[in-house]
Order: sequence, then structure tokens, then C-alpha cells
Amino acid sequence: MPSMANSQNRQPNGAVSNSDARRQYMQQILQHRKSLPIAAVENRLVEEIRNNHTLIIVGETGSGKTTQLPQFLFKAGFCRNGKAIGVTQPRRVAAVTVAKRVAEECGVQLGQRVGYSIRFDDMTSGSTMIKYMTDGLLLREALLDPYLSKYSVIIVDEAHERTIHTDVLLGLLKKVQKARSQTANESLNSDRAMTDSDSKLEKEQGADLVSSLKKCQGARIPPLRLVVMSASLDARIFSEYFGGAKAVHVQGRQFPVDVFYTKGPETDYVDAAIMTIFQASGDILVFLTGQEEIEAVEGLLKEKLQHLSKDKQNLLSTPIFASLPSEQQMKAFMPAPAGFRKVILATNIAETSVTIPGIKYVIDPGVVKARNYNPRTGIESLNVIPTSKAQALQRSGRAGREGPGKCFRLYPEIEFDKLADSTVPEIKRCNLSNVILQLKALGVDDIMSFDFMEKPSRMAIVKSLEELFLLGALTEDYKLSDPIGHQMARLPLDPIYSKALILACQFNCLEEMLITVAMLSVESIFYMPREKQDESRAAKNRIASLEGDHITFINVYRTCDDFLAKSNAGSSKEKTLKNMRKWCKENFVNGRSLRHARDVHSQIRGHVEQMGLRITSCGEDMLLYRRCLTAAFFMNAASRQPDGTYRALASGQVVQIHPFSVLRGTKHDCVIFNELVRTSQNYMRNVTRIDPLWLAELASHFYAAQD
DNA sequence: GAGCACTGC
Repeated sequence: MPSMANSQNRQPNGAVSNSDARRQYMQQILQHRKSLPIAAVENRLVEEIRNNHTLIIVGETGSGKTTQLPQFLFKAGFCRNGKAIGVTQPRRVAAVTVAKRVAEECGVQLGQRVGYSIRFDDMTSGSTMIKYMTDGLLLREALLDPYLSKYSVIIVDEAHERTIHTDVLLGLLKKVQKARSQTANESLNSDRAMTDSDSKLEKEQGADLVSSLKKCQGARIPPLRLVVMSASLDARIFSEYFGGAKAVHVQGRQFPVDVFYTKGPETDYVDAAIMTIFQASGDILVFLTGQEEIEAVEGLLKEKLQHLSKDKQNLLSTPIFASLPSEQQMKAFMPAPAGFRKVILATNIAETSVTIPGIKYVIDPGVVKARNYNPRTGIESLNVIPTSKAQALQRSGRAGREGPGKCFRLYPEIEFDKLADSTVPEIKRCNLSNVILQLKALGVDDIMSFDFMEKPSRMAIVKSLEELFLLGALTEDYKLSDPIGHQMARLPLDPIYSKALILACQFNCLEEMLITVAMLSVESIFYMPREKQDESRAAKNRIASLEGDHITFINVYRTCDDFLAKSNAGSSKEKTLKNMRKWCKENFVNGRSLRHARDVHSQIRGHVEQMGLRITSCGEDMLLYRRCLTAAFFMNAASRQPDGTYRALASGQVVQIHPFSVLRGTKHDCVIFNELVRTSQNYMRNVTRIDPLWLAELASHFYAAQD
């Protein structure tokens, strides 16, 4: 996409009037829109969507589908009934940037006809007709409006990524679609928008389809059109899922990327990557598995450069990974100084989440660190595994954004053929408690027979149902409990954190627990660069609580709050942000994470207040607070064995305190933790010491059989 | 001396 800065405020030499400049600019935009591959099939797409309930669009990168299709549909009158076009994205940034772009193309103010809505940031109004949003947000909307009645069309973009939200959303949309065509028919077929396909669909459906959705009595909602957009070549799975829905292919526009393979297998891909870096001649993007590996390669590169002649030292390496503070991430986006070439050492973040300009070469070792979840043990693991074919293609595509590029895959071509076509959908790799709670709140009682695109294992479903039951969210017959289950479903948190809040109200420490769940809901709070390990560790120890990580989080949150209150009473928002950045830097706290935690905190506080829970503080009585933690996280308790190891009480597994925990190296009889992660060993993350007697007292239903 | 890929409500 050519960069077209908004020229509205730029008076070109004063020679052209403002309105002329604007006209010229709009003309330029129109030309650009017409040149997109999708423009050639506008009429056909509009017709297909008019005639089909569901349409699958396979659009390659650069086809313009995300920005153009909603505009086509708006123009074709899909909003005439006052209903909006919703477009979902897996990522926040995408929703925001695309909405901004489309508002500009339409010549309207963002938040008017075109807007976006993501968590913490709603840029929509009553007049918004094209609404971009995250898929998770639309799922939340469904809790309040089960028919999604304000939309005439929903476009699910990037469906090939198969995030857990996309998968659940597709299942839900299928249901909503059927239900809505039924209500449309119930209204005496008076809706002229009814088409043959609507009545065909109505005949196919069972009588009880609507019964699981809350009935919207007397309302006449027109049928819902659904468009599933995917970049994967395989449209079949989507088409089959939607009863043989029609699929349309739209060409993309990318520069060619030559792909090279190694002759034989590489024993050491880090070594091979470094060799390849020195053979390429432009800006390079190297995909590595994690922070540790990136830092190792950085070190090796520096070492190697020192042994080269001066004229060959013009290489600048920059790391980028998610937990890197944003100021340092920015360095990857800056052009290298004249005469230098840039090597970006990146994790998966550079696959889809960020696009680094100027990349001509991609080095792909063919591995990725991926999360896996074992429902039996409740342990998450991070393993280095081969990428999928789709992932390899995505990576190589990063070299062809601005011109022809090259991709070096550090494995032989026959290995590529052996790779899985696509990555295992997230829904098969994670804990389902949250998803199940939401489905239950949407009226889906029988999870086992819910029409998932890809069904999670029976074990995973059963385990999560069990967990929700133990938390009191479900009754004995696995129905959503009242009020606890309903309250928990309303909170945008892991169910166990929602439960902790409800309990904290009874323990009079809701203020502390609000901070806790906010801090637990965000990415790592402490930042520990390898080269400043001692300094960062000292900073952490200054603020740490001997009781454990939970109280340490409260300390961090409150200390920063106090600092802000003292240093900028009454000053501007920018000043506050600046002060916060300063405080974070001095204390080796990740500013992005802490800001995020403050956002979560205020959002959740709002929800909790709305539920009528009283926010009280336990003051200095942290014993009370730890008892409350015990009551909430009783399933995650571990006790120390005579041999010094810890054993998780629920599963009996040997576990250890995570090296990042403030309790690392301490010896307490009993602890609670938030999650189990398996890397080189089974680690408990976020740990607090408790009295073992509290377990029997506060979670007798779980520990009844124990002495 | 150990060790957290990436999203999202």
C-alpha cells in the first residue's frame, strides 16, 4: 500500500487552495482503491453476498479485502436497514489501523460512519456503520446481545489464524445465523429482504435451534450475512463447516520472494543463521525462538564482527520480542545508519503482529516456540517445534513487502514437504474454562455437542467443566450457577480470577485483589535484560515481599501510584505518562505491562461496582489477604516434601518455584501458585506462601479427604 | 545458575 499521508493540513506551497488539495487527495485515494486486485471483482462479491448466507473469501496478502469489502457492502446498501457491518480482527492494532485507513478513504471522521472498538478504546458512535473490532470483543458483545442484532453482515477476517476467539465466534455465528433466519420467517415472511437461501436454511434447521439462545420476543431481525476471509489456500474446511458455503478466490499483490533451502540438515541452526547473515547483502529478518536465543545470537554476532576487517563491520543487529519494552522495540523500525545494514533478530512477533519496513532477506530456521497444554495435568509447556507450511510461507512473505526478496530456509527442501499444512488451532492447545463459561452464559448448555469447527478433546472439556464446578460457577448438573456463575461470566478475566474477586469481597480485601488480578492478567511486569541482570534483580528485591509474588505485585502497583500522586498532582496526562516511564525505567518494571494493568484495573473495578460488590481494603492485614488467596487458588497448592521438592496437591506432580519468583530459593511448607509451566522442569509461576491448615479450613470440599 | 513464543476480553 503506497503511503499517503493525510494532506488535508498541508498547503502545498500555498499554490493550491485547501479544497483543491483535498479533492486531489481524494482522487489519489480513489485511484489507489481502483488499482487493488479486489476492485476488479467488486460486483461479483456483492452479488455473491446478496445471494448466499455465507461466503468464504480466500484473499492473498495485498488483495485489499480488509479495507475494501466493507465499503463495497456499504455502497451496495447492506446498511440501509440501519444495521451495521462488523469486521473482526484477531489483533487490536489491525482493527485500529484498518479503521483509520477506511475512514480516510471514505472521507469521514473516525468514529462516525467508520469506527473501531477494542478493549479500553471505543471509537464508535450511533452512526457507525462499518465497525472494525477484535474477535474477542464481538464475543463479549454477544453476551449482551445474543442475536448480534445490530449487524446485517459480519466479516470474520484472518480466519486462517484460528485463534480461540475466531473458532468460538464462528460456532456462535453459525447458530445466530440460523436463529435469525428463523425470527425473520416468524415475522410472517413480511421481510422483503428474504431470499431463497433464507427459506432453504429455515427448512434445514431443527425446531430447538433458537431455544438455546435467549429469545428476543417480537423483534424482527433480518438474516445475518457472514463472510469468512482467510489467507490460507485451503478454503475447504471453512466451506465444509458452513454447509458447503461458496468460496471465492481473490488475487493478491506481493513481490516475488526466492526461496532457498540448505543441501542437508543443519545440526546447529543458530550457527547456520549467523553464517547466512554474513552472506546476505541487505536488511535481514531472522526468526528465532525466544529472548534467550536472541540475546545469544546478538552476543555471537558482536564477537564475530570484531574479528572482521573494518569495512565488513557495517552490520547493526536489533532484537525484537514481545516482552521487550516498547522504546527498545522501536529501534527495530528505524532505518540503519548510512552504509550499515540491519539485522533484526525476532521471535514470532514479526510474523504477523509487526511489520518491519525495508526487509529484503528472511532467514528461517524452521522452528518456533509454541505453547501446549496438557488437560490431564493442567501443565502448560513451551516447546520448540517445527513450523507449519503456512507459517513458513508467512515468514518468507515478509521479504516481499516492498520489493523482490529472498528467503533462506535453514533446512532441506524435502523437510518442507513433511511439515504440517497449518498450525494446530489454538482451541486444541489451551485451557477451555473461559470459553466454556462464556458459552454457558450464551445459553449453550451442552458443550459436548456444540458445533465446534474443530472439537477440543473430551478430556479438555471435562477438565474445564470440573474446574468451573469446583469454582462454584456451575451447579451439580453443570448449569451456570446464580449469581456466582453469571457474575463470573460477566468479568473479562480468567474464571479463577473472577472467583477470587467475588471471594475477596467476603474477605474484605477486594481492593487488594483487584490490583492482584489486574497484575496477574498482564504480561511480565519485571524486565530483566541479560546485560543488567544484577541491577534489575536488586531493583526487584527492593520492592519484593517476603510473602510472595502476589503481595510484591501489589507493592509495585501501589508504589508507582504513590510516586505518580506525589510527583504530578494536577499536571497533564502526558506528564503523568512521562513520570511513569521514568519510574518504570528506574525500577526495571515494564511500563507497557504496568499501564495495561492499570487499564485492566479500572475496567474491572467498573464491572465489580456495577455488580454491587463493596470495595474494601484489608489495610495492613496481609494475613487476611493470603487467606483469601488460599480460598481462591486452593486448586493450585503445593507442599514441600521431606526431600525438599514441592508436590502439587491436586495432581501429585513434582514442581518447583519458578526462577522469576521472589520466593525462589526459600523453603516454605506450603504455597499457592497461579500456573504451572513446563520448560526444562515443572515450574510454579506467581507463588505465595500460605499456612497448610488454611486449605482444609477454606477449601474443605476439595481437601476433605486429607488430614 | 536457573528462565516466559504470540495474541485477546
